[in-house]
Amino acid sequence: MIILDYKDTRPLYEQVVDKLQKLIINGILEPDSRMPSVRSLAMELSINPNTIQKAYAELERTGFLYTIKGRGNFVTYNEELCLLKKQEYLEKIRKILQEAEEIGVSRAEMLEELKEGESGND
Amino acid sequence: MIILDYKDTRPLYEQVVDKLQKLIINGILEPDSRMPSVRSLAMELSINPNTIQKAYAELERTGFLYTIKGRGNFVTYNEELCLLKKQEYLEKIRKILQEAEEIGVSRAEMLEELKEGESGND
DNA sequence: ATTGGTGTACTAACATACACAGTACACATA
DNA sequence: TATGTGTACTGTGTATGTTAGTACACCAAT
Repeated sequence: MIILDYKDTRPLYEQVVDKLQKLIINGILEPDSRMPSVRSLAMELSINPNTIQKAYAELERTGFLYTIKGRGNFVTYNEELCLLKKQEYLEKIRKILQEAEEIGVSRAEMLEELKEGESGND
Repeated sequence: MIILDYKDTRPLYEQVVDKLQKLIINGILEPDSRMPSVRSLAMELSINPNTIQKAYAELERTGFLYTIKGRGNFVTYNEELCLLKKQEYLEKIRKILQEAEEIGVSRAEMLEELKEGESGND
């Protein structure tokens, strides 16, 4: 379900959050479906249950999961949430473009990056 | 010369590195000109000299400064270095665009960010 | 009611990173 | 010699991330 990258400098729980978020947003984890239990996912990833717990708590806080005590964690697919998430990314992009411009990267060069990654999407 | 942002979550020395880098790349700090001493810049920013030392060491490691013991730190303007830095940023941009695409942000939306920041540059 | 799986809360320990404080020393220059 | 420079080092404190272990409340199946 998830592969952790130990070369990544970010904390493990953050990686878990990001990857699960992506799976939820893309509908791979379907709305109202049950997530693996804290203990089982921890086992699967060979990390501590506390770390998964932290990730789940964060996902619940941000609205991607809801919890029923004694039963498990479940997926909350939320259209508005996805839009919000998109906005966050657009904001990030705006920021990095701004940074790049300040050290003299031209708009044309940036545009190249956009075109390179093209994949006939909409 | 520099203003620190204490709301920024990044470490202070990293902020110092980034801002000085920018000043060097943009030629505001001229090649071979002398940087403020570790102690004086620390005083100016009201932070510990060790923190400035760490920033200077990093800038020397990456080639933006050179040091003469007993005399001070001096600016190394290097054309190739700037290109390298630009490449780093383009790589960052590529990565974030990739991330955004994975959660369903369209190329068109990304393009908007590019246009918004337009400023008649080259 | 008991059992087993669930989420949750808590403490303790450890490692790392960041920042500060203070000291010391070698070097260059006036 | 005196001053200002970079550099190195030892502490200290704080915050964060991760693991370990324990405990408890809840739910469902038996």
